[in-house]
Amino acid sequence: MVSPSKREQTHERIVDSAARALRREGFAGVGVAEVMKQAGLTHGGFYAHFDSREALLLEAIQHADARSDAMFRGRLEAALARGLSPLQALLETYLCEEHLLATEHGCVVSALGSEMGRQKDALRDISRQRVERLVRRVAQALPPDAPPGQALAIAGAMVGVLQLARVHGRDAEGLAMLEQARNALVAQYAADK
Amino acid sequence: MVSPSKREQTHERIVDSAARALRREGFAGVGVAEVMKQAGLTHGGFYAHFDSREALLLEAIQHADARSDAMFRGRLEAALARGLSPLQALLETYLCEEHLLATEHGCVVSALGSEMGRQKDALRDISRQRVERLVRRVAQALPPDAPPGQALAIAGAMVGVLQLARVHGRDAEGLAMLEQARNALVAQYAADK
Amino acid sequence: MVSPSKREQTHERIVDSAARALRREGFAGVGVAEVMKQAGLTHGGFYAHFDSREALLLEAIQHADARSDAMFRGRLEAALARGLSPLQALLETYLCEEHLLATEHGCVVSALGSEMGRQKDALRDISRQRVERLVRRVAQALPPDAPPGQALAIAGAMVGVLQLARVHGRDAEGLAMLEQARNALVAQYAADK
Amino acid sequence: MVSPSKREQTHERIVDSAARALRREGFAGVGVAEVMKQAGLTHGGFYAHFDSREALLLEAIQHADARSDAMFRGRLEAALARGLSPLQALLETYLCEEHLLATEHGCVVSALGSEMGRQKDALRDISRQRVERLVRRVAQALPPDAPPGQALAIAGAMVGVLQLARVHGRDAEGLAMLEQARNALVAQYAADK
DNA sequence: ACGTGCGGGACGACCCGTTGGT
DNA sequence: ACCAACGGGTCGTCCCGCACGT
Repeated sequence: MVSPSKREQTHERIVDSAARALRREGFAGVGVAEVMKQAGLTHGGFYAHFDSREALLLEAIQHADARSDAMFRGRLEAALARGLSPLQALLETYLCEEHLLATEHGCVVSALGSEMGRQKDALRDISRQRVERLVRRVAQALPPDAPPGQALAIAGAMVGVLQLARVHGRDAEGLAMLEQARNALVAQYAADK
Repeated sequence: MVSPSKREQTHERIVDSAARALRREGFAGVGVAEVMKQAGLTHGGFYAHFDSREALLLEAIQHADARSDAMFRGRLEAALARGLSPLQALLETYLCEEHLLATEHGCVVSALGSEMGRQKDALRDISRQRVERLVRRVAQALPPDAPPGQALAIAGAMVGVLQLARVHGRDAEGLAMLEQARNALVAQYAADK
Repeated sequence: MVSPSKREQTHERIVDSAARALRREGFAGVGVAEVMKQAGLTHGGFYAHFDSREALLLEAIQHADARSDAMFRGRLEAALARGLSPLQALLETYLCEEHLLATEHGCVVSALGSEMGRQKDALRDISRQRVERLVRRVAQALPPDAPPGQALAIAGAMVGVLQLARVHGRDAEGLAMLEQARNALVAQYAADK
Repeated sequence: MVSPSKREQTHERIVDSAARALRREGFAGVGVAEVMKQAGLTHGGFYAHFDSREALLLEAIQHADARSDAMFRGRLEAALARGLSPLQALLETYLCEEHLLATEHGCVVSALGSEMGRQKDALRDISRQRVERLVRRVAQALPPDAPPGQALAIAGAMVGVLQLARVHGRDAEGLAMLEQARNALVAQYAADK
């Protein structure tokens, strides 16, 4: 891999800053000035890197998804190495304490689910792709003969449980809820084989 | 019930307008001016009814939840009258075409799930209560001996599946996804008795 | 005439402020904040009066033209009362010291001539109408059998001479130039009858 | 003349680009970045050639005037060779279709007349000189015994008529107006000998 | 009382002229 | 001559308050 130019490094820093703000604050929370500040820059140079705020958001969503997906894949392999079934590994990796706490590094869909459907076309298209990827990951962890809506149902459960737990708080109570729901899902889906 | 004063009627109209905008556009989409306009008023008089925009949002969330809950209870009874099991009735009532399409009249949690955790204290407290009510409704449809996290898991699935389907679109494709996932959930949870 | 409402008075003040800034500074010199400041307001309330900066400019051009036209008509009648021919009265009224100095109260076309052709459609349409009115005023001062392009030629001369004199300065030198050119125009056009 | 260094060639390209943008878009339309782009460069190197944007504008005005003057001289000679009187040749050369259409290659004064008086000192000084040159050219086409303001009056008419026609449009209608006014001017000034 | 008319102040995205480091 | 970044400015939107009708 060639060493990235300074421009590319900066571009990456901005996108990364936006990707974190996006999951932490939602679409409306991503302001050009604040993102640049978090990247160690002033707002002046922004439009040398992006055509518009929306263009930044497009990249930020993809970046966030790529990053969190890579992280999940790593943890998934570790879980599988411990002897868990694919689905149990997925559920335990997704519905874990860290994911509850560090929204800004986690799954984009769980962080933006209810907002994605309201964005305009380009952002919705990207969002749709991120949802599809998530469902695909779940489908890969299911036996081939699983009923058609099973992957979507489980993906929905993962996203929804995480959101509901986050509403309750990033404290002990929220964590307890998360664990109970995770265990119930594991018992329901991963134990009957 | 005494006939409401004119002031109370107006108050109600404003809250109702806000409750719909809230689910249609999200927290950031509820603007004072637009809400008042939809209520047939000018935005000047807003602060005669509410201390702040946030106070409106608090009422709007409760109002929205009360309304959609009443609606769901009505439909649930109808479904039970058709002989469905409580859980199947709940799933079919919640994950239906109408709920996918008319976000502005549906469940607050499914419309705001990923945003609720980011609001400040007062709004989070209300949100938490709305989540608890949703989970309670699910628990009521479960057998008493269901495992502890079961209700939360199913509530999460309902919320999540609806969100994911909405991202995909309020068209035939999104509807098809919703139906498949609903059927999978029914098969998983409601058929094993 | 009914007494104008407070809103209308304010609206008028803003338009008048813009109309003066427009002729003093040109299209690019009309900033929303500055115009509001000159009208004794802050820029926050601007969009309660106008849909956009361009909407203000449209009104400002018409306002400026109406005002300066009224002024010219008054002076013209005074000049005619002194026994001058219509054309001579027009030339002396238009190409006078006051008009050289107080651009912000004078003819819009002379103040914006070279910029008008560059504006976008709505502003160009208004500008076109203001040009037509100016030419019509000149035509009214000409004998009915004047050649077709005569009015436009004289209107152009009036506008152009004023602009050239303004470039030279609002001092004695510019004024001297203005007078010489005016006399030449009077001798050429108004004396041969 | 020695062959210009590469640096001088680049300088020239920038100035030429600016000179065209200046007449096409006006003072406010000349942006450093766009000018450099049109010259095939990046905007970073601009300040190696000019102290400031204003310094560029100073050169651009002179450049534009020199270029258009050279062009007019050429066409004038051709017109004189066809037997026209000096003044008629001037009017027909200046008030022609090409000049109406291709503002960016034409007379600076007609393109910037109403803006010139608003620029700050250095730019106004240059503008003044360009106006003087234009008036001088007209004076050269007049008989020596012409009244003192005659040249300025005709120069003003030329500038003004062109501007008014441009406001009306670069279409058939604007062109027709231009021709009529030109003929009227020729009849008035150039036929009485 | 109840609502309106009118305005204030802050913040958003976006664009521009300008400057160091190479 | 370029690359990358800076800082200020503009238009437009939003939440909010004050004084007036009715």
